Amino acid sequence: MQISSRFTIAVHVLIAIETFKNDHKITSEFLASSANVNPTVIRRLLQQLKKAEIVTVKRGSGGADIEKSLTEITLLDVYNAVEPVENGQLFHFHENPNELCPVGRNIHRIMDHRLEEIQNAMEDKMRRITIADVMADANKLIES
Amino acid sequence: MQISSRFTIAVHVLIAIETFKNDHKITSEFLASSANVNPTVIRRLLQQLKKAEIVTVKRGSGGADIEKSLTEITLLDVYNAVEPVENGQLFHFHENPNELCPVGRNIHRIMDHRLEEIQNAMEDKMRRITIADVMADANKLIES
DNA sequence: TTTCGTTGTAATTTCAACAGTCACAACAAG
DNA sequence: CTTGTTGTGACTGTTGAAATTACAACGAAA
Repeated sequence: MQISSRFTIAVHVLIAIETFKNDHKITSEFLASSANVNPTVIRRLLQQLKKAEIVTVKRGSGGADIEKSLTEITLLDVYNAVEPVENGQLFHFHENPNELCPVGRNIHRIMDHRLEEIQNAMEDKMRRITIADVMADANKLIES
Repeated sequence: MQISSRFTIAVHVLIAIETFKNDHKITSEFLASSANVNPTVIRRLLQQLKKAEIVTVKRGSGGADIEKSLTEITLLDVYNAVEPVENGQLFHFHENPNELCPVGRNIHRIMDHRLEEIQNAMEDKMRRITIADVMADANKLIES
């Protein structure tokens, strides 16, 4: 089970907006062409990023833009914006373990904090990487 | 998108085997009752754990057992055993980004090492937690 | 105010993976 | 040879991702 491609597409989109903001009008069509996905997918994604106050989208005339400084947007912000995971839990737990069994009755108390630890390790790392960092790499690669 | 419940069920199963190994014959039926899932699900899971040399399963007479010391089984071992993720990649990438676009052409080079960093952070944490650690918590909770 | 390109969103479809279930041959041991 | 169990194929239901179609709402410029 993998984390959906919405996350990588979202980062792609942010990089593309930043890269082309002075040369192109940033429409869903344009972004869709860069990522090679359907424009509607991009529009929905932009809505999610907009709700998270990461981008602005102009209706009618069209065009998307990044709303805040790239150093203030972490990968975790993007991840949380586009991955609508239930309760924010990375791990799916089996429902209704047997309450009559000592293991089944306690399995949540046994495992929950461990799962949290693991998820936190991942989220901490994501919090430490900003779009500015990623953009710096992008600039180096695109120039050359 | 969440990581499938096979992982939490697998840990549940290992805890249950260890807890009841002296008092019950550990059949798929028995484990299924504790986790409250179908016995066939347990059997298939045990096959995956067996391939990873984490458990042994006796055919015919029946019964599952843990093959190695609990301190030598990490959560990462269990995770890798039961999560058949393609290439072991946690993040799903959108296929075929546009090669004619400077961003599309470079997006993998831009992001891959960041995604690896994040995945490594998670896996490192999983590697540091053993079934023995989890079992210690289980014993405390079950006794009381 | 009409036109035009775009966004926002609903509806539908396709597809893959998870998970549940049934069925039964293969097997081990008494 | 009987019994209980495993190993596995086959089928089903369900869920979510992603693609696609369609169109009303909208903004700006002609």
